Amino acid sequence: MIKPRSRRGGGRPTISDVARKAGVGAITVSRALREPERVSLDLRRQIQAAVDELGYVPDPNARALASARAEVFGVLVPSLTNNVFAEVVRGIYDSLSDSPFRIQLGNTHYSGLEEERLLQVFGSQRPAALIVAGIDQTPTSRKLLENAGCPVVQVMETGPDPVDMMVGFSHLDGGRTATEHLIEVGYRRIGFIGARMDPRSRRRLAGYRAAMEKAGLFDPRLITTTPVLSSVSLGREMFRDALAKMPTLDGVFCNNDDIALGVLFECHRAAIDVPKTIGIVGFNDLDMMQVAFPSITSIRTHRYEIGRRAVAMALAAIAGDRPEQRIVDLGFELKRRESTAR
Amino acid sequence: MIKPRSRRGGGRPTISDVARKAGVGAITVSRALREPERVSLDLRRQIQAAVDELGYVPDPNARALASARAEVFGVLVPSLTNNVFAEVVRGIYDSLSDSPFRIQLGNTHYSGLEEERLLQVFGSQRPAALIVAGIDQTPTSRKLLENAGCPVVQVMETGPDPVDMMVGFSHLDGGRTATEHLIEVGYRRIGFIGARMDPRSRRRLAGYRAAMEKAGLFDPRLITTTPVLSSVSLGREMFRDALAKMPTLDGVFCNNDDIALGVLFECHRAAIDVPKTIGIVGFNDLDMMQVAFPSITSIRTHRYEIGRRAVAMALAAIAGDRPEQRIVDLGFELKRRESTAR
DNA sequence: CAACGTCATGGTAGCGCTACCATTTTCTCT
DNA sequence: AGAGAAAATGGTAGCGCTACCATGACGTTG
Repeated sequence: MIKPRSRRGGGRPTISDVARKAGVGAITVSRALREPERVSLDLRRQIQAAVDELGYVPDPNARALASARAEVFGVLVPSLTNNVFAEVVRGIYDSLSDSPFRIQLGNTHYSGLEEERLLQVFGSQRPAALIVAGIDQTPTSRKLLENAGCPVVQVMETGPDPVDMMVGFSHLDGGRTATEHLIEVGYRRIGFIGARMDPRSRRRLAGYRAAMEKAGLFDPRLITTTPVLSSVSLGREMFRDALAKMPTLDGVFCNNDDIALGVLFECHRAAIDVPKTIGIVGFNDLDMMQVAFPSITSIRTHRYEIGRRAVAMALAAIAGDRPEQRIVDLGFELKRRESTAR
Repeated sequence: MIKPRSRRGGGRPTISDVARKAGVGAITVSRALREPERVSLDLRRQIQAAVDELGYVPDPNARALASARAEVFGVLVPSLTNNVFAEVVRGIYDSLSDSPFRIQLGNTHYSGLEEERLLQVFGSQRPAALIVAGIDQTPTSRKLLENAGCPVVQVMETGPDPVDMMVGFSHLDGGRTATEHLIEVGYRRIGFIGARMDPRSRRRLAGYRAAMEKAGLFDPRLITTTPVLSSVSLGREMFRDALAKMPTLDGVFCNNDDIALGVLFECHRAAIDVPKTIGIVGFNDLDMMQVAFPSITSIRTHRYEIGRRAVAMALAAIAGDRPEQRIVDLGFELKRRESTAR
């Protein structure tokens, strides 16, 4: 059973309890905890003993109020179930697990309005840093970020005009590379299948289009998109639609790996030979791509590393030495596999 | 003398700025924001106008300090990339998005020690509620939860002895049901393949074992497990191991869907007929299970609903009416598909 | 050796908000 | 109409911590 805590105070030890026990001033305890090198070894030991004995844990709320700065990283992503962002978030968590910083994670559901609301909420906490996915913030969001008074890192993409810092890669180049690969190995009627057409997906599509046009292969009827959230089953359906619309299709570049997997399964089901009849390229290179049969060609992106790098840059900025390179392009890698091995 | 705008405060409007502008006392503003029904409509309107004009956003840190209670839900999960927890977390986020509560998400990495550390950190914030995955907390963690002074919901599993409240289902029954299904449709040499053998996986294994023993089919050599984190590629490898160890295998119950997918792909690759030669059952029923070819039989679990229910119960407890039913079993569902359609 | 830094420590005054009363106003009753 | 209850509002005093300065004890310098 949970026992209710007394209205105020709550009975847990405070910094002055520790100070009293250690026979020092409260401020010295505060310093011993935050900047130990400024307190003599003797006192430090005494204080540590008192802390241990009382089981003292600093109150982050009081700390934040007094110092006008919370030890919190605000992180905004458009989806929590999308593997891609989950990896970025994991990189962020792993990088911060040994630091005093907590993480405040927000889910924008791909909505600019929700992003604004969350930035407002997060900003009110005076976070130590903000990490946001994407570079297409609304003007309001952008202003909120600029006025946040803390380091800001935009992740997943690179672009010309960072609010502060950026870590990511070019989705346009990714889309182009994927498409060029299909063209290079001999596919001609190459479709684009994309779900949840967020700005990143649109840039991949732009890369696809550029490659197709350059090769003189572009045909708008080859493009199948939907704003619906991506999933494997959706990939299957969209591929059927695409094929119905354009029966001569001989390859597809998929928005992401979920879609690609759906396409592969549908090919199995319809006894369409991959890669002979249809070539498939995915995007992100999830673990299962190399295990699938046939294994699926994909653009490997460095999600985990993006998370880590974003934190590293933010921490550097907090520590006062803002990285020289404010835009970090981590690139991507084309993984050629059986699904395009013609 | 006139107080200059302090640099500590950062210059954003405070509750007394609003109070002054609206011509009321600070406490009335506070009330108008938190319990509007206790303030007359007139003042409410005046205050709202002042809030809007100044762009006032309450400082959650000051609020938490003064009220000894932060508007934060602490959420502890063992993994951020595992789809299963991602769904639970999504349910939690969606349920709280319209409430004033923020979410503090912690990743324990399946480590009891890390869980203790995070509970300590979270507890220091005086959260409004705690939601933790699993029922196998260490004694220390359990004590921390009991003394948290807030509602606690254990999710994903049900068990006999809740700290406070519970929402989940029986993994043992799930494992048993999956195995009984394989037996019922005629498989006999049914293997168990399990990665990352956490307590929930172990209970699924226990269910498998119970079913196998009851049918007189149990053989310890049919079991293949590893503590390594689950993935599709690992599923493939483990299936190869299992098959090498036990070539007469005619079915597998997989720890989870990732493993099952790996098994399916390996069957394709090795030209093993599914379901004729080998039957496959997964666990969790991810979207892709029904799309796979052949579609994969799985135990559907209600992850999103678990998250929603946990929040609903916690909110009820916060509001004062603690649910009568402290243990909620959301059950599971066997989805029969082609992979076991003998 | 006076003058001046530097280091280690402590006191004071809030940070922005709300709990806890006190006070005033309005609404019931008899 | 007057007493008492209830509703509406406000004042005060912190919540637990840290920024800012003050203090005293040392060293260092010319």
